[in-house]
Amino acid sequence: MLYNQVTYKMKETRLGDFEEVVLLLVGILGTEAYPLKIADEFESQTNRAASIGSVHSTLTRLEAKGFLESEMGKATAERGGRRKRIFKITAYGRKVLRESRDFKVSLWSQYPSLATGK
Amino acid sequence: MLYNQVTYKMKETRLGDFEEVVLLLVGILGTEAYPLKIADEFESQTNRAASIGSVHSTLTRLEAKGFLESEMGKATAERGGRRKRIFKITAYGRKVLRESRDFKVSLWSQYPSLATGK
DNA sequence: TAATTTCCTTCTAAAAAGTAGAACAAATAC
DNA sequence: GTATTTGTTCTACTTTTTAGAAGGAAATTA
Repeated sequence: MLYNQVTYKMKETRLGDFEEVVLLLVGILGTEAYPLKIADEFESQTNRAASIGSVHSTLTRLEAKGFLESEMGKATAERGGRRKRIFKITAYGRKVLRESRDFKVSLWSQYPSLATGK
Repeated sequence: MLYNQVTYKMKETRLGDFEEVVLLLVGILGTEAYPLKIADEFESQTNRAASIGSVHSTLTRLEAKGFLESEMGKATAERGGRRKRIFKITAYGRKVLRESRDFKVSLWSQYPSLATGK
C-alpha cells in the first residue's frame, strides 16, 4: 500500500475528525461495514446524527486516499433491497489510524490537568 | 460555563481535528500560549507546518465557541515587538477535550487489531 | 525624537472536510 | 407487472482548514 504515498502524488493524506471516526467504525464493524450501517453505528455510539450523505462522501474520500477499499456484497437471503457496498480498512489505513492515536496519546500525557478533570 | 450550551444557542460546538490539537497545545503551553508560539510547538510536535493564519483563525473560532479565552499580555523586558495575546482554556473547553478523549479511547478499545499493529 | 528593528497580530482569499436530504437503483414479494 | 424494502448516488451548501500578505506596537539606535 506504500505506493499510494510515493508513486501517486496524492492530494492529501490528512485525517479529519469525522474521517477518523468513520474509519474506526469500519474497523469495528468488520464484514458489516456498509454506509447505512455505519451511519446507524455512529448515531448509537455518539447520540449525534450522521446523515447518509455525510457518511457516504467521507467513505468516498477515505477510499480515494487509500485508507479504505470496497466491493459490492453478494445478494443476501433478506427481504429485498439493493446490494451493499462493503468497506474494508487497508494496511495503510490502519497505519494512519495508529499514528493518529499515538500522537493524541502523547499530547494528552503532556497535559496532566486533563486526566484529573481539574 | 454550562450556560454556553443551554441559554445561548451557539452555532456549533463540534471540535475539528486541528482545533483539538490547538486546544491541547494551549493547555500544554500554559502561560506561554500565544499564536506564534503555538504554531512553533505544533511544528516541533508534528513535523508538519502550521501557518500563522491557520493557528490564528482556529484560535478565534475556539474562543467564539467558548473553549478558550484570551487577553493581551503585558509588555515584557525583551528586545521589542508587539504585545502577545495569551490564550487560556476554559472549564468548558477542558470538558469538551475530556469527552473527545473518552470517546476516542472507547472506539480504540472496540477495535483490537489496532493495538497489535496487525 | 525619528528611523529602525523585532516580535507578533489581523486580514483576505481559497481549498478541503463535513452536513443534509432528495433522487435513483436493485432485489424480493404479490 | 406493481409495490415494498434496502441501500447507494448525486447535488448543493456550510464550516474548517490552509496560506501568506499586510499591518501594528514596543524597544533600540542614532
